[in-house]
Amino acid sequence: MSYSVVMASHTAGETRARIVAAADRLVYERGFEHTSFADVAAAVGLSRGNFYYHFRTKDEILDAVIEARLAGTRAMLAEWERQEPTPAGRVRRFARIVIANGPDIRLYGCPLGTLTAELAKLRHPARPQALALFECFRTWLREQFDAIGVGDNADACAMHVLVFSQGAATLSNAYGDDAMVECEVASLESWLAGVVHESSVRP
Amino acid sequence: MSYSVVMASHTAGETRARIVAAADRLVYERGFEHTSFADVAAAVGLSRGNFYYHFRTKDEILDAVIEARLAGTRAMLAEWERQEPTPAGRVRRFARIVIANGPDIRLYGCPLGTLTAELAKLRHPARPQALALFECFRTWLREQFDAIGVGDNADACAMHVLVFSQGAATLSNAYGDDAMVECEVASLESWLAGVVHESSVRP
DNA sequence: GTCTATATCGGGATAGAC
DNA sequence: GTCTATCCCGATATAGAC
Repeated sequence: MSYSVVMASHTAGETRARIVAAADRLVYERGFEHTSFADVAAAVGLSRGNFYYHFRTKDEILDAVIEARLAGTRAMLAEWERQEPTPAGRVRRFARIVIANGPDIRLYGCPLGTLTAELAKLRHPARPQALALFECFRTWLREQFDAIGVGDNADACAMHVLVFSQGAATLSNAYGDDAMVECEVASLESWLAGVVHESSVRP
Repeated sequence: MSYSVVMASHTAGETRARIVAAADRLVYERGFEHTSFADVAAAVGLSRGNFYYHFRTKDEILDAVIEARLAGTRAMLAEWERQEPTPAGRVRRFARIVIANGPDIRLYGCPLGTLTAELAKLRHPARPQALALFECFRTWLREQFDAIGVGDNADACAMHVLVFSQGAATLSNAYGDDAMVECEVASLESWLAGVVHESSVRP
């Protein structure tokens, strides 16, 4: 019931959002364990003491980061559906992330794959939530392959595309080799063209 | 010039080897940063103080672990060459690691891929040495594709197999799904059969 | 809501006795 | 070569003033 809230330079929600955005980036660049409270606080321009007003534990930040990534992913996929009319075009759009986000991926790998791998080694309780992020892409890809008309193979096709993207990101990160990534994307696109063709010629 | 050395219950070299073996396993299971001196010392049954007699810094242990993995990898590849007479058979053997080492990979991912990804995020000085481990596989695969007779595509084929293996390992680790892994291995094997066939029908 | 100060803990690394 | 004891630092987390 306090009117002064609207006059504050930053509301709690705004500060929280800035913290999550900074933590998201730092967790991506340095990994979850290697990111400290001090790092995040410094990135937002906050003292460590005040930090605990917004997040009590490190795991709480991780939960918030994963939730933010989920929301961001859903928004991105919805945007792609708007921009790409055909299901094959949407799958291609996904396959090309590894090119579009090339600079980041070369330095830090895939945000999803590297987080999942780290949480697995830590046997961290938030693993299921990171997996939900994977599921978000898998389900969306499966829907596209359903629309293409691959029948029972929709999920296998979706997983195949995910395997490609994770492998390409890992090797892009290891070697920093643009040419290889483009070669692999081309290979997946020709596979996709074959899948689309096979589906369209069926009765 | 001391004769007593040969009478010691453990020589320095033996103890060192046991430390490296324990560190190798722990780095794989928990990640490099999450593995402490105390963890390794406890695994070998050594006090932390004595530990520093063998390794002065954590990075020295990492170097030793990577070197041990290099030696192990070379021995494994040589063994495969002995057991598999054809180059295609050798590539298949590589592709099936993700099945043969299924239990470990589901829990901890690919030892090579996860280490490389972690060192990239840490911007660790040992990154080039981890990359040499990747190169070891890449070169060996390229030699097999050269023998198959794919001409200028040998390196691209080698990278394609590496991309597959890294992607399959990442998703095996994320989902713990055996069926998906076998499906992906089958997909790569049919790709490989196509490559072999195309090469053999050329003049 | 933001700050400073502080408690507490774990890990890397060293010194020196045996 | 192995041990115990210790130093030092960074990180999580808390208390309490403003």
